[in-house]
Amino acid sequence: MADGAPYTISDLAESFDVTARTLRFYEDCGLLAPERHGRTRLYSERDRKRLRLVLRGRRLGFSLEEIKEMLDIHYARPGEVSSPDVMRARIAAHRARLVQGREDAVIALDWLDALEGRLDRLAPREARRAVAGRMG
Amino acid sequence: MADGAPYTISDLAESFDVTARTLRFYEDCGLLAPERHGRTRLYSERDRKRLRLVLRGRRLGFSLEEIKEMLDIHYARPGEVSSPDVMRARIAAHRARLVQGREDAVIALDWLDALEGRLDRLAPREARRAVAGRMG
DNA sequence: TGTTTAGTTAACGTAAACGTAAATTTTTCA
DNA sequence: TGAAAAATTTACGTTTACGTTAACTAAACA
Repeated sequence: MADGAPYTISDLAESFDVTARTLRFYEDCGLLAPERHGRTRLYSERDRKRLRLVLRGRRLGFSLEEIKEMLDIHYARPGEVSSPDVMRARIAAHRARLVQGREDAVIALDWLDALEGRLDRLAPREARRAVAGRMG
Repeated sequence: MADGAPYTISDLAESFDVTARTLRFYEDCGLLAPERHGRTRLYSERDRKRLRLVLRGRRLGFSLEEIKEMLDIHYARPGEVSSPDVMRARIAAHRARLVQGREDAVIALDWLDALEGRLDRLAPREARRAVAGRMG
């Protein structure tokens, strides 16, 4: 009881727009660890949350290994906190990368704005809304 | 005249913390196109700027091909603006990705903060400043 | 009860982004 | 000018993150 609907591999794959292969691969990497009914994988809400974190990390440009590292810290039990100083250093590195990424993104967005503006001047947009009227 | 100091490949490699191989590879990809003095590559300020953009794109998680696409738009001459609608669509896609990345980064930073806080509670930091005194 | 329809493991394939080694100029500088 | 240092091309190797069969099993359904 109180399980909250387990997902099949294709359920999860579809809802996150990844392939089943990807989910199995993430399992090989230690990123996911779904239960099994016989051989068949059954994904819980917890697995969904982990997957969400994994995909976010991926979008942020972290490697799967880095993502695993972060998840390992995130899900570490009190007794399992080995070498916290190393972990703190890694967290600091991750943070630095994220901050750098945000700065880069701001600049890149401005750049894209300028780019689009230039495009508009060089090749003005069609007035799509005005097709029906005039000129007829 | 008015050239402004050309850089050798190792100059540029060192100042951007990449290898010479990387610069040659970027050239193969069409991302850079330095002049040649005989066979030797000579990088200008313009090349420096392009490289800066390339590396920023890389940090943002764009593929070299996507980066090339953006640079091609950026450096397109008026006459060369082919299919501006396609370009606008690509720019929109790039922008969407950057915006998504920023949102993810904000969440991830909060997450890292929480993670570090938890680490601090589970394994308090050493009081580094107090080494010299006491206990002696 | 046969046959689609998922799901599984195992294994090889691949694209991107370089690394690395070899063999060959080119440049520099004592 | 001649040897060491730096640059070049060519080409094969490597890692990451999956894609793609293949061969098999379990489940569901007409």
